[in-house]
Amino acid sequence: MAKTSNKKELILTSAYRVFKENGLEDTRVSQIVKEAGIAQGTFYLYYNSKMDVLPDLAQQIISNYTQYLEEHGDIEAGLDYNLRLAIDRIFEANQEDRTIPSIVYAGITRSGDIDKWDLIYRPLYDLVANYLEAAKKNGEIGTDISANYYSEFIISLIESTARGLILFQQSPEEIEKYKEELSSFILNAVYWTPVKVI
Amino acid sequence: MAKTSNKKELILTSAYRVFKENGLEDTRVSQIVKEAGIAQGTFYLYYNSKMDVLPDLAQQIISNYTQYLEEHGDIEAGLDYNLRLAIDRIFEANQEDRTIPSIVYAGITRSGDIDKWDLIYRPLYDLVANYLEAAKKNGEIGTDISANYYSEFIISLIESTARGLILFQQSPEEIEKYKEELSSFILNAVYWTPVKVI
Amino acid sequence: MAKTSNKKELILTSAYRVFKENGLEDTRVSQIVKEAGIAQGTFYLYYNSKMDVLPDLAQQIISNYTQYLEEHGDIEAGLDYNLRLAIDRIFEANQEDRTIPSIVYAGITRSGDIDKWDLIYRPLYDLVANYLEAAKKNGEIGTDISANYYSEFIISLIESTARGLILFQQSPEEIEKYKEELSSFILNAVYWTPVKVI
Amino acid sequence: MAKTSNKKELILTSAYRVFKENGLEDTRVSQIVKEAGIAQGTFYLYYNSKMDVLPDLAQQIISNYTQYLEEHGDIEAGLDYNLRLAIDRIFEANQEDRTIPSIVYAGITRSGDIDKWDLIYRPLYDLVANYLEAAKKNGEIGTDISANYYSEFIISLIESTARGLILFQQSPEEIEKYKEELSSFILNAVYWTPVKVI
DNA sequence: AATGAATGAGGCTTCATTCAT
DNA sequence: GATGAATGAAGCCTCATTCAT
Repeated sequence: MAKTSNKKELILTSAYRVFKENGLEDTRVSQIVKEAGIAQGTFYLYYNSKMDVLPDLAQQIISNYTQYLEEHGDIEAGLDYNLRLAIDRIFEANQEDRTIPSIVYAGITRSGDIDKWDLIYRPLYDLVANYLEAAKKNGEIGTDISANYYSEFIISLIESTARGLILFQQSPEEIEKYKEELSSFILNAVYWTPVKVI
Repeated sequence: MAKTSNKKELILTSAYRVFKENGLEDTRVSQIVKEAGIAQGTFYLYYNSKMDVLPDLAQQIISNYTQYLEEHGDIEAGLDYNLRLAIDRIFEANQEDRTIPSIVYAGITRSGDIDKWDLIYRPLYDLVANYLEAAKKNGEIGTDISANYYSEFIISLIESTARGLILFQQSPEEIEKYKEELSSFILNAVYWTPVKVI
Repeated sequence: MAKTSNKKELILTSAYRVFKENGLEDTRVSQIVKEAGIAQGTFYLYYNSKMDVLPDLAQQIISNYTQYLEEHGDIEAGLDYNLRLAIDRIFEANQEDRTIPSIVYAGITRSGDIDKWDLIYRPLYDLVANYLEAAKKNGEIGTDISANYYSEFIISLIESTARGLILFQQSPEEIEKYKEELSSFILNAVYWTPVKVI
Repeated sequence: MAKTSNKKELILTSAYRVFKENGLEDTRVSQIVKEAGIAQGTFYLYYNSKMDVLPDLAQQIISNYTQYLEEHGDIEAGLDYNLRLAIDRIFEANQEDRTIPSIVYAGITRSGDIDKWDLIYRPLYDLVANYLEAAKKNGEIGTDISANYYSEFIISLIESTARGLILFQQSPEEIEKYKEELSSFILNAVYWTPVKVI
């Protein structure tokens, strides 16, 4: 028991695969259900349209970032390390699945209630804000920066840059360069100075 | 002179209005031509699909930014002034027309050739890069920052923040606060210090 | 005793309500069962389709007429009195529930076997025929009229006139006028003359 | 020119045929367009649904009655003659096309505006009312009957009786008997007496 | 170049019906 | 008998696109 109807799970997994394969516009509900191995009508028991699953997918994607950073981040390792971790992860995810920006973008835009977005991004924002607070205490960064606002800026910037690189189809070398510059841009923004290891 | 087929102009104007009204997905070619007062078939003389007009609209939107900054910006007035000008303008435009992010996003994403994006954004990037270079010379900002990369980051960040505020439907006060923080974030990122007026 | 499956009762009551609310075409089995508070599958234990309940509803409706006339009619009171009773009742019912004509119409049309109609209407026809026979004996009406045929005509006429008034959405005054004229039309048809009270 | 788009005509003709063949419920738009030899989408240029064509068909049917009576009726021939003509015609039409009652019934019920019904039936009502007025002048019938109300009753009665006979699937003999009785019922209702031929 | 009636492919969605529990 | 999640057939209807005028 507690199966809690795994149909929704199936739909989500399948939808993600199909969206990734065909893009948002060219995805058909019929493909999603075929991949999921369920009946066409079953889809509509859980979602009203293919676009209706996007918020759920967006949540998964962003949650993955958060989860990754929670697992691999190390507050002791310094802000630059953790920032680089975030950049690498987000760039990598976008590289691997070029439809991520569209899913997240559309998922949020279409999500009727605004709270949904907050719900999706809040954990990630909080995580980054925590890093910033720790760095403040640590003396790594300026104490007058606003962790809440800056965490949003940082995430936004990483995401939009990652998206841009995909659109531009930059070379691996160029991507590496962007990472460097982006990292420095953000660290500058928070007055970062290398933590002194005594 | 340059009648340049005012039909295309009509389509563009009409499409913008309809997209703004109904959103990208729910816009129909039939609505665009109705608003434009032209025949259904005429549309296809100029564009292949409704999405095909998005790059042109995106170009208009971004060009407006550039144009505005060229007209109102003042390289003598210091980077902070010009930055604030850009922030104000972009925020305002997004506030007034909440469909701008989608148009630009989709316009660029769907634009077959990547060069199109560069074509659209290059003048704006260059403009900001010029400000940065001037500020470097001016001693306002650090000389080791890369104007080319940073200009992209700056524009991206302003745009994505503006979009976020719309989705969140923030209050005017909150928006003002965001502008302040965003401005400081960016100025920090370039090591900005107030220019000394002697 | 005779619990006779109160589920069927529930379905009938619910179906009537939903038909009345949404009309025959726009009624869904899912709505009926929801209103009835029973499971979707339960419906099919008693009826094969939503249309399948119509004959039962029609029977209820027509039975109500018969029952009312049996209770309130008075064979001593003269044909005109009882006729007026029938007109009032049928008009009133149609006024109150504008979907009656459709239910009866469709209920009968779709009722596979023709005998069903007879089954539904026979008691009412017989009742009216009895009135006519009594009036014949009474000298109220001509003796050469055929009670069987005329009773059908009378009921048909009252029902179709009632329906027409609903479609036309006549005013209460106009409805009253119709009743008068209809009454006189029918009484004429049977050569009615006021019964002489000595 | 002045083709005035014969597509609508095609749809109407085809729809009638298909409705007659399959009944209202079991008719598919796809069948109508196939019979009409037009594209599926073309149908929706003229009607919103299959039910949407019913008012137009109802109008045709009722107009046919009127037209027939105008052509074959003879005001000089006495009310009984013309009444019988109407009965014969309406019975015959219903016999030949058993879907007529449903078309007319549904066509009128669904016709959004009430005026439509009046528009459809008015000419027929007026025609019968004219017969009644002529008969009044002629001394054939009572002068105190209301031509307007009675004409509606007469048409209603003929139509509903014709419909009933179809549902009952009466034998030709029985139908003939009904005609006789119906005719006498109506003539009684108007106090008809044979016109004296001197 | 402009028109707009006509096209028709095909995705969407419903909803009656089933059946394992 | 009762349940209701799941089914999937199939009709609806849109809407981009065409093409004769």
